[in-house]
Amino acid sequence: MDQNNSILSEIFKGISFPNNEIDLIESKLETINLKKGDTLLRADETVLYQYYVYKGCIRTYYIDKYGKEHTLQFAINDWWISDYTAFFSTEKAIMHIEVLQDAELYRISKKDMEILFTETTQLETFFRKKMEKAFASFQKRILSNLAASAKERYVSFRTTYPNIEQNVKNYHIASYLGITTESLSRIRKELTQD
Amino acid sequence: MDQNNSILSEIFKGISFPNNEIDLIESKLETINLKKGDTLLRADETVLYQYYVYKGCIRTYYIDKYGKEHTLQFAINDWWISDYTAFFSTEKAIMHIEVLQDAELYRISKKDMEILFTETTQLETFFRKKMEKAFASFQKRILSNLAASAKERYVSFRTTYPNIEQNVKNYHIASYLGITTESLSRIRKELTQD
DNA sequence: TTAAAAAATTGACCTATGGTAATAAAATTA
DNA sequence: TAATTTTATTACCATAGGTCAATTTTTTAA
Repeated sequence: MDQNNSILSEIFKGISFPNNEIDLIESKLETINLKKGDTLLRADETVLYQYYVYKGCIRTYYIDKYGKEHTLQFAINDWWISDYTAFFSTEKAIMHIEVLQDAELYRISKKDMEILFTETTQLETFFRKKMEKAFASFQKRILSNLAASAKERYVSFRTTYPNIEQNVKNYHIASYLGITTESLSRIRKELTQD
Repeated sequence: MDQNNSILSEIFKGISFPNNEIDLIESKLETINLKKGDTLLRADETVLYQYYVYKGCIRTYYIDKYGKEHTLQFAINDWWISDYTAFFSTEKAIMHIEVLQDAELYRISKKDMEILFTETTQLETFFRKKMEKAFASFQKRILSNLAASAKERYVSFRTTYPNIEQNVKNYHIASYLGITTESLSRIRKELTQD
């Protein structure tokens, strides 16, 4: 198939694959359609896939010993998502993955990724660079949690992810920022008063 | 050179390189010896290298707008360290890197890494996997900051990194945990009373 | 389009951790 | 080993953000 007509040109933007590889890669990608509220993964499950978000909004969250939810990541169009700690190891999932807005995803299995990596170095480079970017954004998140107040983190979240805020509930954002929904509400009030 | 006598067998444990590659890789690694208190990198500098810690103890920290330090990572034997956000991009460093115990390091430049990646896929795979592990540990750190109390985080730090605690000051640990040195002191007192 | 459910806001009060300052202990260095 | 500097501890008070409970607003579904 011609790559120009293929989802590959969206997912792996910037890479042009030899024709013989395109069909192989496409054969490893599986489409999934999910509805708002659906669960993609639960803690304790085995994590076989990572997911490319073509449409919709997804979040990964952790449930602590008190039953409290903590949002690790949101994903919208053109993001990859999974419980990577489990996906990269042989551990079971610790995260839950939930659909916040009707979603169209492509999934690829760990096994197939390894096969593809041996076929085409470009793909391994692509995912290595994705990982570097994700690592960098986690680093910024850690520093922001250490150095910034709740209010500052919220303002920064809004400017960094304006497209996410529209898709999610305030209590999702609060659980991402590490504060309660009541605190977020007070912060929002202060901000409108400024 | 025979890989068995080479630092390569330590740094890239588990990979056996073809003989013709060993000299090439070694030619890209540079030894650096530093004293306690030395600075390896300052914010605003260009980050050309990543560093393999063969001996000693290193930390990366961020200085916020109030002048307060926040430790992002410690590194001891067999860890790689850099300001990765800058190293992987074209941005200037936001981190400082400081030597906490006399250190023997090997550094490799970004440019040389790219050259080596085109020579040998094994190296790219090695660094991709390193990055996956580092990403996973940052994920755990974020969740721990969201879900655990200062006391829990300290206890967890001690059990996860028993070899680091010996090498660093309490205020380094406090700034890693996101608390003041006074709070850490109170927590330590409580723990001895238990 | 209305009823029911879910989400957000607000107020009163509470708690974990921060700030300051003084002292003690430990580590350097002379 | 004595002197000096650095680090850690402690006490007292301050505050950001949490908890609980009531209410309002928004969303969803009948």
